[in-house]
Amino acid sequence: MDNPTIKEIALRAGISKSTVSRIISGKGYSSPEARDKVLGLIEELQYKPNAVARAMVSQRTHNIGVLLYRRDHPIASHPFYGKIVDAILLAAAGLNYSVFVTTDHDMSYRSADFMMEKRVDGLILISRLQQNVIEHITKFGVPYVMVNGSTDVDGVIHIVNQDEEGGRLVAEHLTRTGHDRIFVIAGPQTHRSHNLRIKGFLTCMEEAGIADSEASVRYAETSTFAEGYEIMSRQWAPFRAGRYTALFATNDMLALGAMKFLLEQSVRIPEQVSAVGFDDIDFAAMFSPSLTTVRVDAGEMGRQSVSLLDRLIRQETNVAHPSQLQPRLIIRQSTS
Amino acid sequence: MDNPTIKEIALRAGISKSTVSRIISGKGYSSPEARDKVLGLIEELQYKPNAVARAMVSQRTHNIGVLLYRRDHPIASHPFYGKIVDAILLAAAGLNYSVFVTTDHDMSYRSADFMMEKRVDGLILISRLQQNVIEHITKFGVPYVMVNGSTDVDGVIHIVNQDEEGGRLVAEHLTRTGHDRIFVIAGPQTHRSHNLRIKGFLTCMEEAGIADSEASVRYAETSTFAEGYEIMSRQWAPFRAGRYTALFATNDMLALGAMKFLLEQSVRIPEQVSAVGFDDIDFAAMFSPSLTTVRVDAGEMGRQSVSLLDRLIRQETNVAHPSQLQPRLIIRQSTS
DNA sequence: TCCTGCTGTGAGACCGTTCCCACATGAGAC
DNA sequence: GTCTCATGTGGGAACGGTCTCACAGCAGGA
Repeated sequence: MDNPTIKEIALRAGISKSTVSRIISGKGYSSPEARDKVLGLIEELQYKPNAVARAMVSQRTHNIGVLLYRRDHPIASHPFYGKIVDAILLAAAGLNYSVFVTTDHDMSYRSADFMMEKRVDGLILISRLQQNVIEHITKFGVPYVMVNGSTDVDGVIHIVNQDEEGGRLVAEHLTRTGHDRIFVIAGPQTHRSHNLRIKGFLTCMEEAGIADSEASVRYAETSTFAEGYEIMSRQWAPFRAGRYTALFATNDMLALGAMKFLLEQSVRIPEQVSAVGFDDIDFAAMFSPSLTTVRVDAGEMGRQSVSLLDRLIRQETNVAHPSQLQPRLIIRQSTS
Repeated sequence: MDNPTIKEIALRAGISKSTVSRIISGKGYSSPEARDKVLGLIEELQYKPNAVARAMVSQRTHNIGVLLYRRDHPIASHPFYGKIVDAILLAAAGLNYSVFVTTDHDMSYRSADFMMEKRVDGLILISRLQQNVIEHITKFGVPYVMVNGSTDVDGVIHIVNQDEEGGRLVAEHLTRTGHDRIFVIAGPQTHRSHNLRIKGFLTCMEEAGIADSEASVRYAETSTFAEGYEIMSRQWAPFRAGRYTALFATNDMLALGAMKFLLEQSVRIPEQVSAVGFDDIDFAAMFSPSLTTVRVDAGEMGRQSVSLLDRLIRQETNVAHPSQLQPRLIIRQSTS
């Protein structure tokens, strides 16, 4: 019933475990006869190398950990971060890594320590992260990369989108289609991406000579659908009065929440109000009307993070910092 | 730079590693002086027990694997399965398990073998799974539970929703609100849940004396948004002619896809057509109009799967098979 | 003939824990 | 004064692999 070991195979084949090990790993000399016998036994006994034992001696687990910090709500199922996780899973499997996924609400050391004990080869940190948690991780010398984070620790490999550029794309698109009275919902400014998206947008607006837009920015506490809905409902009066012809939110969830409120008030989108989001989560295309947005390549983020982490783990010397990802405007039904 | 070991601590404290081990594990005798010294060193050196070494001797890794098979598309970000995964992550952390997440498109042994090598303590299998993969896993004697699967292997612990009952709830709701010409989109019938949902629905309709509904069922190849949209577009002629007053799809994604097409044809929902889905994914409530649906408690599925697997791992003898989860009708804007 | 080098093999240390067992000390019971 | 028993400690095997090293046989060149 017990899983067969290398010793068991050696015993049955009448040779030493050294030879069996050599045959399995494929390095070193071995005779064809020994090889045949061992390979046959492996098949027969359904031998699987014990990764734990292997990790013990090689000091490499071939595991990586994904740490996802979210104060608000669950996370693997998050429409944007979930896609990153998916891409990580796929890319990691391709490089023969197994992936521990951890989500943490408390933003504590606990999950990090968990990973340290498991001796993961490396860590991928997603989203906002407390400064001290990063320092804590650094102390243990485990290689890590950050994805879409907010910290500016020097020398950290950090995969991000060109969010400022994305903000500009939105401003250009809206001004080009004749909008100058734009209502803006800005997600938490402590988060790098929300901050830069607004910055890029406002800068571009200013350059276009539409300066009073600053006054129309509402700052959200969270970046959720509910918050978007709520903010829009409180802002309904000026909207009804025709004060604004367009809406921009710094992520799709906020935008969709706001749109839902408008649709419930029988506002026609895009005829009366245009709407633009950011991220291009799956729902953006599914919503009715589908949402014009800026695509952030979550898949590429995931793939790059794994590939860079792998090179860090393998101690490659010249691991270049990745260039920021190029955002792309996706025009759909919600703007005209 | 290297991580300190128990040996290192023993050396510095001037005692044997046996004593250190005893102090750390808290079992066996130890003097207060030794304890103080060791605890101090643990703090000072930031000692973390090496889980790999511990797993080696204890034959327990405190890891569980989540295997997610999906032919179509990525999965952690799937609006329904992602929620299950989230709940698993949370529940597992509470019981001090780390979680390997694997998604597999090929439906091969590969991912399963991956887990066998890592010597996970147990496995959670989600969604459809090839019969032979299950047999493969069984051979290795690793405890596992299935969540929302389709296989009827005897004795397997299988956590599912009362899908047939859910189908009845939909039929009751629609007939009660005066609908008898209902168009039905049925997801892949190889999947247990889609099959039972339809069965419950049709049985209930028949009991209500509305027999011809069989003719209005369209079977989908996949259960995606795109498929729902596509099927509805091909069915547009009878709809426009007023042939149907309601729509039921066996999951939310299909329903939303179909709804989007209808909305694009300026069909008013629910005034002209009512729509009902199944699952209650987050997006169902966000869509405009929000979707009436049957809630499947994904969180509870995740929690139960971890709790049951834990008991299996700990070799508890009386692990009762779980009772099927109770579905709940959630009435929203899409029905009247 | 001796030396060198290639092929094939096995013994045993090692990775960082846990745990069993042996042993030492001192107190209390007889 | 010996015999328990509770308390505290250390030595060393074991977990399942990898890897270094020693060594044996045999070929070919000097």
